[in-house]
Amino acid sequence: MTEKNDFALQQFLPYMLNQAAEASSLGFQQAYKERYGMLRTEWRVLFHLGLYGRMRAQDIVARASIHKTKVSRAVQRLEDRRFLKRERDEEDRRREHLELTAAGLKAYKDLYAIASKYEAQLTEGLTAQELSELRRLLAVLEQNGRKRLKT
Amino acid sequence: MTEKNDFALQQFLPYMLNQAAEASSLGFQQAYKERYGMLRTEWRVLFHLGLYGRMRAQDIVARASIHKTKVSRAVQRLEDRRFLKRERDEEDRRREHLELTAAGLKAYKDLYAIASKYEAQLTEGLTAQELSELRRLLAVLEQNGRKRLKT
DNA sequence: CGCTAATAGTTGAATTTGTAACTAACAACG
DNA sequence: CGTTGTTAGTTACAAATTCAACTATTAGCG
Repeated sequence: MTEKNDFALQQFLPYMLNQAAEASSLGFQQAYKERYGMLRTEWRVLFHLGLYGRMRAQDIVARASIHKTKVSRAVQRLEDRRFLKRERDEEDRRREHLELTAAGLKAYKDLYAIASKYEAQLTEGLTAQELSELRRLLAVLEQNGRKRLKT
Repeated sequence: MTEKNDFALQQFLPYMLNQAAEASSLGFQQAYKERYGMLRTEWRVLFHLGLYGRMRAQDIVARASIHKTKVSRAVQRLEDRRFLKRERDEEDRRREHLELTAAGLKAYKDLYAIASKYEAQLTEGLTAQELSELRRLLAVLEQNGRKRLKT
């Protein structure tokens, strides 16, 4: 059955990336899930607001390439838990500005510290050079992936 | 709002990995989705059987770290489409052996060729050294992620 | 203005996934 | 053998995601 073995599943990058992404998210997922009952999109929105401050849903959509319905629902849930507040833009009433509340900022800082520590454990054994090389290569792949390749 | 900027979201590895994984899967996903109406777990199961031949669901679970309910459902769907057949193990009647049908093998070969070509496009601009380094680093991260780190 | 198109964000329904409980078959050990 | 535990795989139900359609508002342009 095994034919040309220049290609193995374990070497196929979309596969490897997914495995690595899934495995490396497990630990952090546990933190935001157990401590705050958050979903993946929710911590991401929280972090966007925590790191970059007040912005609109659309900004998050663009920056993170998350679909707008996911962002919409994440924002809703974060608002329900009083982690963020919305403010309608009076210049253009379609828009709304998002901002963390004190509670949201607190949660963000807590998770930030955890993420920081978690990242360190995750990369244990790798040198600074390896890490920056890794980040560079990942960015290239993401880039290449997004410019819609023909299959 | 932006505080210590030693940590940026775009540099957080679980985040980066996820972004890269998602982006780099887009093109291939389009292929298996449009051509065969498959889901992610389904092409994976198909590839496992195509590359390594007859095996049990449990083998796929172990090899790919996919949850058994996902495998169970993927196998069911692949069987419905006549891409694989099951055979009960008469030594131990709890087990069943999975094998691709001719149609399944054909689909596998087709997707294999696409994956191969797609991978090449995805990695355009990277040297062989960079690629093998990338693969090595991804494997390390996956390893580190799976040994349940404390958060 | 008044019509058509575009943008921001939401919602509902269908699909997919996750969790836990389940069935069936075998193993181990008294 | 018979009770208890384990393993393979499935299923039911809840939760999350996707996709398309929707509302509301603004923009463009005759």
